[in-house]
Amino acid sequence: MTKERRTYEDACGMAHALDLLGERWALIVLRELMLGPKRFSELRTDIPGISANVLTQRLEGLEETGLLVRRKLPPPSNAQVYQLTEWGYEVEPIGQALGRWATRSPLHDPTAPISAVSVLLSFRTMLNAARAEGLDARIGFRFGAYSYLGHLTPEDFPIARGDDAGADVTFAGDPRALAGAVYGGVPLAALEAAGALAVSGDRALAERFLTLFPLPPKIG
Amino acid sequence: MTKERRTYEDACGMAHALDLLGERWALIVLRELMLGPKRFSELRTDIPGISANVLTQRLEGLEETGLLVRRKLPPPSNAQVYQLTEWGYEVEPIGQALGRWATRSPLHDPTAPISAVSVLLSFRTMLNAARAEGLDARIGFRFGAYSYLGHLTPEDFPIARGDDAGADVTFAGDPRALAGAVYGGVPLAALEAAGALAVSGDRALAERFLTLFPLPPKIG
DNA sequence: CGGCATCCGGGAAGATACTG
DNA sequence: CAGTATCTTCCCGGATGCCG
Repeated sequence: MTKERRTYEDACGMAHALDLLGERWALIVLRELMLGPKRFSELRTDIPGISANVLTQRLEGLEETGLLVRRKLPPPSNAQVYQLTEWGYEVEPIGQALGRWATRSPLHDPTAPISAVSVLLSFRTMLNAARAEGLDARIGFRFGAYSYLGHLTPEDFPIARGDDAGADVTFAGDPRALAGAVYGGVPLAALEAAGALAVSGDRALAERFLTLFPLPPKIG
Repeated sequence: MTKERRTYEDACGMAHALDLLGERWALIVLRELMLGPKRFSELRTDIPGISANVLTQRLEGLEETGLLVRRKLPPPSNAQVYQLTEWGYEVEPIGQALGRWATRSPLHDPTAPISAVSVLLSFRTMLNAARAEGLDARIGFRFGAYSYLGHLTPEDFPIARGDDAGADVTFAGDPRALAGAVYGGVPLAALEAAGALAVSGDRALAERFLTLFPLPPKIG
């Protein structure tokens, strides 16, 4: 009955990390929970390509190893959500190292679909302290049903789910469009004209925001 | 004929990294090449558990994506070796992030088998600058047929294959024993008595060396 | 609808044997 | 020594269905 998982049986820390989160989709699931708990159906829609079957297995496995917990929200919502443990949140630097490295790949396709969480996490990863010199701003984001609020300083950019009321500037629309503006150099005006992105609040701040996240050079 | 690899089709950098090196054994293979080229049979014996079949596939895949190259050594050896590209070597920070994170796991078994390269890489990962204050030493290692020489300073600890002639101190024996001395607190004298490890050169330096690599605290 | 369990097909991984 | 060939096993992905 006890299904023994396949392990590397290697004392190397890296190998053990792969034992814990090397299965397909595991890191993607953790990524989607990195900015706050989500329910099963949210994970399904935010992770295109994963099957309900596999998502169930991953959530079970990640719960067993202590990377996340199921939590029952208080009434009236009563919904069950999956929430990272503190240790689970500490996976973020790994994702950042992976992301930093992989964006240098010539095979990387930045125009592929991207989730709201991915874009926001990429900001935390790529924030350039020098370019953000002197900044202290609240940045709001609205992607469909999700609202996020971030506190931007040169040193850090913590982001959490929450109302964007009180934000100095808010971006609303499609994560892909925001990624295009920040990383693809697509002019804000074009995205607004196309209805893919809406900006409200301090427009100069918005324009500056788009320049804060330089990508590392491609290899070659 | 063109075998299309299974991808996440996700613009997220982390997801693309998993496309490139998320397959089973891929990171382990890169790890074993991280301190210098190796031949097929060396990889097979240094990676217990991998089958020749899978090793061939991984080497092919990693070559296709530009992480390693096959190189023919000049006569008279004439042997073929696999060598990381510059981009391949840049995977090391990812392995370090994974290793640092996973050693905090309660499930991590530090007594499992460990390869020579893993132990040496762990030193680079865990080196504590404060504890190495003022050090500038050559550390030699001999594990079976492999010889490595490292240049230890508080800032860094580059290690490469090479003769340990000129080392201030040399450890020779079993990687597992060395790991036990550094991370398990096993007394050097006990390991020497058991014939698992031999130390030659500056003994005080050897004793100090063992204290330079503190492990992060376990979770809980 | 959310959260599974179940069944099935395809493909990757594992073990062993074999070849130049 | 450096792989290839073959066979089996297991995991992944998709579909369906159950049950609160």
